[in-house]
Amino acid sequence: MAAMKSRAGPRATQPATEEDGGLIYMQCCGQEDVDAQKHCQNPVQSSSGPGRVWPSTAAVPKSNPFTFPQSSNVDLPYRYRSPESVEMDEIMAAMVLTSLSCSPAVQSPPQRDPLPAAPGDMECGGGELSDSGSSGYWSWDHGSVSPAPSPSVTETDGSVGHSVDEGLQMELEPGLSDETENMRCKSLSRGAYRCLWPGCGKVLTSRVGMKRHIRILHLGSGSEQSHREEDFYYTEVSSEEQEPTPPSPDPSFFSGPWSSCSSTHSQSTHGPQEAPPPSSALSQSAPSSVWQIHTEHLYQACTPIEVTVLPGSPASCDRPPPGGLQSRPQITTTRSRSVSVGEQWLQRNSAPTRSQTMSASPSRGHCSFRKGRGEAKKCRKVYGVERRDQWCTACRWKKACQRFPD
DNA sequence: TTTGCCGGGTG
DNA sequence: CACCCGGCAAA
Ligand SMILES: [Zn+2]
Repeated sequence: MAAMKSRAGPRATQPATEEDGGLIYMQCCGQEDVDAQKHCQNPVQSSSGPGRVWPSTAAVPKSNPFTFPQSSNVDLPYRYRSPESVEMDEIMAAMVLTSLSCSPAVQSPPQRDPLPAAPGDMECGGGELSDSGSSGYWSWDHGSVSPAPSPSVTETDGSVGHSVDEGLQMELEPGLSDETENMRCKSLSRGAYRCLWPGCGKVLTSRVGMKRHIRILHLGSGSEQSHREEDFYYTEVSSEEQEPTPPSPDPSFFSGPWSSCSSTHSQSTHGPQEAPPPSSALSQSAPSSVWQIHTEHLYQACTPIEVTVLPGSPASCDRPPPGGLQSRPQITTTRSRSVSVGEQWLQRNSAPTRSQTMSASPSRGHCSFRKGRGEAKKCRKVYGVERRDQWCTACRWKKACQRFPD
Protein backbone atom coordinates (compact mmCIF):
# COMPACT_ATOMS: atom_id res chain seq x y z
CA MET A 1 0.00 0.00 0.00
CA ALA A 2 2.77 2.30 0.86
CA ALA A 3 4.45 1.77 -2.39
CA MET A 4 1.35 2.40 -4.28
CA LYS A 5 0.79 5.58 -2.48
CA SER A 6 4.17 6.88 -3.20
CA ARG A 7 3.81 6.25 -6.82
CA ALA A 8 0.32 7.32 -7.22
CA GLY A 9 0.66 10.21 -4.93
CA PRO A 10 2.60 12.63 -7.05
CA ARG A 11 0.83 11.56 -10.07
CA ALA A 12 -2.56 12.22 -8.69
CA THR A 13 -1.55 15.54 -7.35
CA GLN A 14 -0.40 16.44 -10.75
CA PRO A 15 -2.64 18.68 -12.70
CA ALA A 16 -2.51 16.01 -15.28
CA THR A 17 -1.62 18.41 -17.98
CA GLU A 18 -0.62 15.55 -20.11
CA GLU A 19 -3.08 15.14 -22.88
CA ASP A 20 -3.50 11.53 -22.23
CA GLY A 21 -0.43 10.04 -20.82
CA GLY A 22 -2.26 6.97 -19.89
CA LEU A 23 -0.77 4.81 -22.51
CA ILE A 24 2.18 2.68 -22.02
CA TYR A 25 4.89 4.34 -23.93
CA MET A 26 7.70 2.21 -22.86
CA GLN A 27 7.78 -0.42 -25.43
CA CYS A 28 11.13 -1.81 -26.16
CA CYS A 29 13.30 0.89 -24.90
CA GLY A 30 15.08 -1.28 -22.51
CA GLN A 31 14.06 -4.79 -22.45
CA GLU A 32 16.58 -5.81 -19.97
CA ASP A 33 17.20 -4.49 -16.56
CA VAL A 34 15.26 -1.41 -17.26
CA ASP A 35 12.16 -3.27 -17.58
CA ALA A 36 12.83 -5.32 -14.59
CA GLN A 37 13.68 -2.41 -12.42
CA LYS A 38 10.93 -0.10 -13.26
CA HIS A 39 8.56 -2.89 -13.49
CA CYS A 40 8.73 -3.59 -9.85
CA GLN A 41 5.07 -3.08 -9.47
CA ASN A 42 2.05 -1.32 -10.80
CA PRO A 43 2.22 -3.03 -14.11
CA VAL A 44 -0.41 -0.93 -15.67
CA GLN A 45 0.28 2.42 -14.29
CA SER A 46 3.92 2.54 -14.97
CA SER A 47 3.34 5.01 -17.70
CA SER A 48 3.00 8.15 -15.80
CA GLY A 49 5.83 7.46 -13.52
CA PRO A 50 9.39 7.02 -14.47
CA GLY A 51 8.27 4.49 -16.92
CA ARG A 52 7.71 7.06 -19.55
CA VAL A 53 10.20 6.95 -22.26
CA TRP A 54 11.04 8.86 -25.33
CA PRO A 55 9.07 7.48 -28.15
CA SER A 56 11.90 7.92 -30.48
CA THR A 57 13.80 5.31 -28.71
CA ALA A 58 10.90 3.05 -28.59
CA ALA A 59 10.65 2.94 -32.28
CA VAL A 60 14.13 1.74 -32.70
CA PRO A 61 14.21 -1.87 -33.60
CA LYS A 62 17.24 -2.58 -31.55
CA SER A 63 19.17 -3.70 -34.50
CA ASN A 64 22.71 -2.75 -33.77
CA PRO A 65 25.01 0.19 -34.06
CA PHE A 66 23.93 0.56 -37.61
CA THR A 67 26.84 0.58 -39.85
CA PHE A 68 27.21 3.56 -41.96
CA PRO A 69 25.68 3.05 -45.32
CA GLN A 70 28.36 5.07 -46.96
CA SER A 71 30.68 2.22 -46.47
CA SER A 72 31.03 1.66 -50.13
CA ASN A 73 29.03 1.14 -53.21
CA VAL A 74 27.88 -2.26 -52.28
CA ASP A 75 24.66 -0.81 -51.15
CA LEU A 76 23.89 0.58 -54.47
CA PRO A 77 20.92 -1.53 -55.32
CA TYR A 78 19.08 -1.04 -52.14
CA ARG A 79 19.88 2.57 -52.10
CA TYR A 80 18.31 3.05 -55.39
CA ARG A 81 14.96 1.82 -54.30
CA SER A 82 14.24 4.63 -52.01
CA PRO A 83 16.81 7.30 -52.21
CA GLU A 84 14.66 9.64 -50.28
CA SER A 85 14.29 7.81 -47.08
CA VAL A 86 17.63 6.27 -47.13
CA GLU A 87 19.30 9.50 -47.78
CA MET A 88 17.47 11.04 -44.95
CA ASP A 89 18.94 8.47 -42.75
CA GLU A 90 22.34 9.11 -43.93
CA ILE A 91 21.96 12.74 -43.45
CA MET A 92 20.79 12.26 -40.00
CA ALA A 93 23.51 9.90 -39.24
CA ALA A 94 26.05 12.19 -40.67
CA MET A 95 24.78 15.14 -38.80
CA VAL A 96 24.55 13.34 -35.60
CA LEU A 97 27.84 11.76 -36.00
CA THR A 98 29.40 15.01 -36.83
CA SER A 99 27.96 16.90 -33.99
CA LEU A 100 28.83 14.21 -31.61
CA SER A 101 32.26 13.45 -32.70
CA CYS A 102 33.30 16.88 -33.56
CA SER A 103 33.00 18.24 -30.12
CA PRO A 104 34.39 15.97 -27.51
CA ALA A 105 37.02 15.07 -29.93
CA VAL A 106 40.48 14.18 -29.00
CA GLN A 107 41.48 14.71 -25.49
CA SER A 108 41.77 18.35 -24.85
CA PRO A 109 41.87 18.89 -21.16
CA PRO A 110 39.16 21.41 -20.60
CA GLN A 111 36.80 20.72 -23.40
CA ARG A 112 33.33 21.09 -22.15
CA ASP A 113 31.36 22.85 -24.71
CA PRO A 114 30.22 20.62 -27.52
CA LEU A 115 30.18 23.30 -30.09
CA PRO A 116 32.91 23.43 -32.64
CA ALA A 117 32.40 27.04 -33.39
CA ALA A 118 35.37 27.17 -35.64
CA PRO A 119 34.90 25.17 -38.76
CA GLY A 120 37.79 23.82 -40.61
CA ASP A 121 40.11 21.77 -38.55
CA MET A 122 40.16 18.17 -37.92
CA GLU A 123 36.76 17.80 -36.50
CA CYS A 124 35.15 16.02 -39.33
CA GLY A 125 38.10 14.09 -40.46
CA GLY A 126 39.24 13.17 -37.08
CA GLY A 127 35.85 12.57 -35.74
CA GLU A 128 34.82 10.42 -38.55
CA LEU A 129 36.65 7.52 -37.21
CA SER A 130 37.37 8.64 -33.74
CA ASP A 131 33.78 9.27 -33.06
CA SER A 132 33.67 6.14 -31.13
CA GLY A 133 37.25 5.43 -30.60
CA SER A 134 37.92 8.34 -28.37
CA SER A 135 34.54 8.82 -26.93
CA GLY A 136 33.30 5.41 -26.37
CA TYR A 137 30.42 6.40 -24.25
CA TRP A 138 28.62 7.89 -27.12
CA SER A 139 27.01 4.61 -27.72
CA TRP A 140 26.85 3.66 -31.31
CA ASP A 141 30.28 2.91 -32.32
CA HIS A 142 31.03 1.12 -35.45
CA GLY A 143 34.34 2.63 -36.08
CA SER A 144 36.17 0.02 -34.21
CA VAL A 145 34.81 -2.66 -36.41
CA SER A 146 34.83 -1.19 -39.81
CA PRO A 147 37.51 1.41 -39.94
CA ALA A 148 37.69 1.67 -43.65
CA PRO A 149 34.72 3.54 -44.98
CA SER A 150 35.01 2.99 -48.65
CA PRO A 151 38.21 1.38 -49.52
CA SER A 152 37.24 -0.37 -52.62
CA VAL A 153 36.24 2.58 -54.63
CA THR A 154 38.83 4.97 -53.59
CA GLU A 155 41.76 2.77 -53.49
CA THR A 156 41.03 0.31 -56.13
CA ASP A 157 41.50 2.92 -58.68
CA GLY A 158 44.17 4.70 -56.88
CA SER A 159 46.50 4.12 -59.75
CA VAL A 160 44.46 6.26 -62.02
CA GLY A 161 45.46 9.82 -62.08
CA HIS A 162 42.17 11.35 -61.22
CA SER A 163 43.82 14.08 -59.32
CA VAL A 164 42.77 16.84 -61.57
CA ASP A 165 39.08 16.90 -61.17
CA GLU A 166 37.59 18.17 -58.01
CA GLY A 167 39.94 16.65 -55.61
CA LEU A 168 37.17 14.89 -53.93
CA GLN A 169 39.05 11.71 -53.87
CA MET A 170 39.81 12.12 -50.26
CA GLU A 171 37.17 9.68 -49.40
CA LEU A 172 39.01 8.39 -46.49
CA GLU A 173 41.68 10.94 -46.19
CA PRO A 174 41.63 12.46 -42.77
CA GLY A 175 40.92 15.96 -43.74
CA LEU A 176 43.35 17.80 -45.88
CA SER A 177 41.47 20.39 -47.77
CA ASP A 178 39.65 23.09 -45.98
CA GLU A 179 36.26 23.41 -47.39
CA THR A 180 36.41 20.17 -49.16
CA GLU A 181 36.52 18.14 -46.10
CA ASN A 182 34.08 20.33 -44.41
CA MET A 183 31.74 19.76 -47.23
CA ARG A 184 32.37 16.15 -47.18
CA CYS A 185 31.02 15.97 -43.73
CA LYS A 186 27.66 16.81 -45.02
CA SER A 187 27.83 15.60 -48.52
CA LEU A 188 29.19 12.45 -47.19
CA SER A 189 25.74 11.21 -47.61
CA ARG A 190 23.66 14.00 -48.87
CA GLY A 191 25.60 14.39 -52.07
CA ALA A 192 24.82 11.52 -54.32
CA TYR A 193 25.80 11.00 -57.86
CA ARG A 194 23.52 9.45 -60.35
CA CYS A 195 24.60 7.84 -63.48
CA LEU A 196 23.04 9.45 -66.50
CA TRP A 197 23.96 6.76 -68.84
CA PRO A 198 20.86 5.69 -70.73
CA GLY A 199 19.39 2.74 -69.07
CA CYS A 200 21.47 3.06 -66.04
CA GLY A 201 20.33 5.02 -63.10
CA LYS A 202 22.76 4.02 -60.55
CA VAL A 203 23.34 6.28 -57.66
CA LEU A 204 26.57 6.44 -55.84
CA THR A 205 27.67 8.34 -52.88
CA SER A 206 31.15 9.10 -53.91
CA ARG A 207 32.18 10.89 -56.98
CA VAL A 208 35.11 8.73 -57.63
CA GLY A 209 32.95 5.74 -57.31
CA MET A 210 30.62 7.11 -59.85
CA LYS A 211 33.41 7.90 -62.15
CA ARG A 212 34.76 4.54 -61.85
CA HIS A 213 31.40 3.07 -62.46
CA ILE A 214 30.97 5.01 -65.63
CA ARG A 215 34.39 4.37 -66.82
CA ILE A 216 34.27 0.70 -66.21
CA LEU A 217 30.76 -0.12 -67.12
CA HIS A 218 29.90 2.40 -69.73
CA LEU A 219 32.95 3.93 -71.21
CA GLY A 220 34.78 0.72 -71.10
CA SER A 221 37.50 -0.22 -68.77
CA GLY A 222 39.93 -0.75 -71.54
CA SER A 223 40.36 2.75 -72.72
CA GLU A 224 40.74 4.67 -69.61
CA GLN A 225 41.76 7.83 -71.21
CA SER A 226 38.60 9.67 -70.61
CA HIS A 227 39.00 11.34 -67.35
CA ARG A 228 36.81 14.17 -68.12
CA GLU A 229 34.37 12.10 -69.97
CA GLU A 230 32.84 10.63 -66.93
CA ASP A 231 31.90 13.98 -65.70
CA PHE A 232 29.31 14.22 -68.36
CA TYR A 233 27.66 11.00 -67.55
CA TYR A 234 26.72 11.55 -64.05
CA THR A 235 24.97 14.22 -62.22
CA GLU A 236 25.06 15.29 -58.68
CA VAL A 237 21.80 14.83 -56.95
CA SER A 238 21.11 16.15 -53.56
CA SER A 239 17.85 15.67 -51.87
CA GLU A 240 17.64 17.80 -48.84
CA GLU A 241 14.28 18.26 -47.40
CA GLN A 242 14.59 17.72 -43.75
CA GLU A 243 13.83 20.78 -41.81
CA PRO A 244 16.52 21.98 -39.47
CA THR A 245 14.40 22.00 -36.40
CA PRO A 246 11.94 19.23 -35.89
CA PRO A 247 8.58 20.18 -34.51
CA SER A 248 9.21 18.76 -31.17
CA PRO A 249 7.99 20.60 -28.13
CA ASP A 250 10.64 18.99 -26.14
CA PRO A 251 13.58 20.96 -24.93
CA SER A 252 15.97 18.29 -25.87
CA PHE A 253 17.67 19.03 -29.11
CA PHE A 254 17.53 15.62 -30.57
CA SER A 255 14.88 13.06 -30.16
CA GLY A 256 13.13 14.29 -33.20
CA PRO A 257 15.74 13.32 -35.70
CA TRP A 258 16.74 10.41 -33.70
CA SER A 259 13.60 8.58 -34.24
CA SER A 260 13.67 8.75 -37.94
CA CYS A 261 17.34 8.28 -37.98
CA SER A 262 17.13 4.85 -36.64
CA SER A 263 13.69 3.98 -37.67
CA THR A 264 14.33 3.25 -41.25
CA HIS A 265 17.50 1.75 -42.35
CA SER A 266 17.34 -1.80 -43.32
CA GLN A 267 20.90 -2.73 -43.64
CA SER A 268 20.65 -6.08 -42.13
CA THR A 269 18.21 -7.76 -44.37
CA HIS A 270 17.42 -5.71 -47.40
CA GLY A 271 14.95 -3.52 -49.20
CA PRO A 272 11.47 -3.73 -47.73
CA GLN A 273 11.86 -1.53 -44.79
CA GLU A 274 9.73 -1.91 -41.80
CA ALA A 275 7.43 1.02 -42.31
CA PRO A 276 8.03 4.04 -40.18
CA PRO A 277 6.85 4.17 -36.63
CA PRO A 278 3.43 5.62 -36.26
CA SER A 279 4.55 7.67 -33.38
CA SER A 280 4.44 11.06 -34.88
CA ALA A 281 1.63 12.72 -33.10
CA LEU A 282 3.14 13.39 -29.79
CA SER A 283 6.71 12.75 -29.28
CA GLN A 284 8.21 13.53 -26.00
CA SER A 285 9.15 11.66 -22.99
CA ALA A 286 12.09 10.52 -21.10
CA PRO A 287 14.84 9.30 -23.31
CA SER A 288 15.94 6.59 -21.07
CA SER A 289 14.56 5.73 -17.78
CA VAL A 290 17.48 3.72 -16.69
CA TRP A 291 19.59 6.55 -15.67
CA GLN A 292 16.72 8.29 -14.19
CA ILE A 293 15.88 5.71 -11.68
CA HIS A 294 19.49 5.33 -11.11
CA THR A 295 19.67 8.87 -10.09
CA GLU A 296 16.69 8.71 -7.97
CA HIS A 297 18.26 6.07 -5.97
CA LEU A 298 21.39 7.97 -6.01
CA TYR A 299 19.82 10.71 -4.08
CA GLN A 300 18.27 8.52 -1.52
CA ALA A 301 20.79 5.84 -1.06
CA CYS A 302 23.97 7.32 -2.26
CA THR A 303 23.73 10.39 -0.18
CA PRO A 304 27.05 9.82 1.54
CA ILE A 305 28.93 11.22 -1.37
CA GLU A 306 32.14 11.67 0.41
CA VAL A 307 35.48 12.42 -1.04
CA THR A 308 36.81 9.08 -2.15
CA VAL A 309 39.40 10.73 -4.25
CA LEU A 310 41.58 8.73 -6.45
CA PRO A 311 45.17 8.60 -5.42
CA GLY A 312 46.27 9.95 -8.72
CA SER A 313 44.09 12.71 -9.99
CA PRO A 314 43.17 15.35 -7.56
CA ALA A 315 42.13 17.56 -10.36
CA SER A 316 38.67 18.90 -10.34
CA CYS A 317 37.11 16.78 -12.96
CA ASP A 318 38.57 14.62 -15.58
CA ARG A 319 36.73 12.26 -17.72
CA PRO A 320 37.09 8.56 -17.27
CA PRO A 321 39.55 7.36 -19.84
CA PRO A 322 38.15 5.15 -22.53
CA GLY A 323 38.69 1.77 -21.11
CA GLY A 324 36.75 1.56 -17.96
CA LEU A 325 33.37 1.47 -19.54
CA GLN A 326 34.30 0.02 -22.80
CA SER A 327 32.14 -3.00 -22.99
CA ARG A 328 29.12 -1.00 -22.11
CA PRO A 329 28.52 0.91 -25.30
CA GLN A 330 27.83 -2.16 -27.22
CA ILE A 331 24.88 -3.04 -25.16
CA THR A 332 23.77 0.43 -24.54
CA THR A 333 23.54 0.86 -28.21
CA THR A 334 20.48 -1.21 -28.28
CA ARG A 335 18.42 1.59 -27.09
CA SER A 336 21.40 3.78 -27.24
CA ARG A 337 20.02 7.19 -27.68
CA SER A 338 19.66 8.89 -24.43
CA VAL A 339 19.31 12.48 -23.76
CA SER A 340 21.62 15.23 -24.48
CA VAL A 341 22.29 16.65 -21.13
CA GLY A 342 21.21 13.61 -19.34
CA GLU A 343 23.89 11.53 -20.81
CA GLN A 344 26.45 14.11 -20.08
CA TRP A 345 25.77 14.37 -16.48
CA LEU A 346 25.50 10.68 -16.32
CA GLN A 347 28.93 9.98 -17.56
CA ARG A 348 30.25 12.82 -15.58
CA ASN A 349 28.53 11.58 -12.59
CA SER A 350 29.51 8.04 -13.06
CA ALA A 351 33.08 8.92 -12.50
CA PRO A 352 33.98 8.83 -8.89
CA THR A 353 36.21 11.79 -9.42
CA ARG A 354 33.88 14.46 -8.46
CA SER A 355 34.96 15.90 -5.25
CA GLN A 356 36.33 18.96 -3.71
CA THR A 357 39.68 17.80 -2.61
CA MET A 358 40.31 21.06 -0.95
CA SER A 359 37.75 21.43 1.76
CA ALA A 360 37.31 17.82 2.46
CA SER A 361 36.79 18.38 6.12
CA PRO A 362 38.91 21.02 7.72
CA SER A 363 37.02 20.91 10.89
CA ARG A 364 33.42 21.63 10.37
CA GLY A 365 33.11 23.10 6.92
CA HIS A 366 29.46 23.66 7.00
CA CYS A 367 29.32 27.31 6.55
CA SER A 368 25.85 28.14 5.46
CA PHE A 369 26.60 30.02 2.33
CA ARG A 370 23.63 30.66 0.24
CA LYS A 371 25.45 29.16 -2.63
CA GLY A 372 24.29 31.63 -5.17
CA ARG A 373 22.52 29.91 -7.92
CA GLY A 374 23.94 27.32 -10.11
CA GLU A 375 23.82 28.14 -13.72
CA ALA A 376 23.06 24.64 -14.74
CA LYS A 377 19.58 23.88 -15.81
CA LYS A 378 17.93 21.80 -13.29
CA CYS A 379 15.33 19.19 -13.75
CA ARG A 380 12.64 21.69 -13.35
CA LYS A 381 13.74 23.76 -16.18
CA VAL A 382 14.73 20.93 -18.34
CA TYR A 383 11.56 18.99 -18.06
CA GLY A 384 9.23 21.70 -17.06
CA VAL A 385 6.77 21.81 -14.29
CA GLU A 386 4.58 19.47 -16.11
CA ARG A 387 6.35 16.20 -16.47
CA ARG A 388 7.44 16.70 -13.01
CA ASP A 389 7.56 13.02 -12.54
CA GLN A 390 10.70 13.05 -14.53
CA TRP A 391 12.59 15.27 -12.23
CA CYS A 392 15.11 13.78 -10.03
CA THR A 393 13.93 12.93 -6.64
CA ALA A 394 15.69 15.79 -5.07
CA CYS A 395 14.10 18.25 -7.35
CA ARG A 396 10.76 16.81 -6.73
CA TRP A 397 11.27 17.33 -3.09
CA LYS A 398 12.53 20.78 -3.62
CA LYS A 399 15.93 19.83 -2.59
CA ALA A 400 19.20 20.47 -4.27
CA CYS A 401 19.12 18.86 -7.61
CA GLN A 402 21.11 15.76 -7.76
CA ARG A 403 20.93 15.04 -11.40
CA PHE A 404 22.31 18.29 -12.59
CA PRO A 405 24.64 19.30 -9.89
CA ASP A 406 26.55 22.49 -10.21
C1' DT B 1 8.12 36.82 -12.68
C1' DT B 2 10.45 32.11 -12.45
C1' DT B 3 13.70 28.98 -10.52
C1' DG B 4 16.49 26.58 -7.01
C1' DC B 5 16.40 24.86 -2.60
C1' DC B 6 16.72 25.50 2.70
C1' DG B 7 14.34 24.57 6.52
C1' DG B 8 10.61 22.72 8.52
C1' DG B 9 6.58 19.90 8.53
C1' DT B 10 3.93 15.31 8.21
C1' DG B 11 3.03 10.16 8.33
C1' DC C 1 13.33 7.55 7.12
C1' DA C 2 10.48 9.15 2.54
C1' DC C 3 7.80 12.81 1.07
C1' DC C 4 6.02 17.36 0.70
C1' DC C 5 5.70 22.41 0.84
C1' DG C 6 6.23 27.45 2.63
C1' DG C 7 8.95 30.79 1.65
C1' DC C 8 13.19 33.04 0.65
C1' DA C 9 16.90 34.61 -2.48
C1' DA C 10 18.81 34.81 -6.82
C1' DA C 11 18.17 35.26 -11.66
ZN1 LIG D 1 17.05 17.51 -10.38
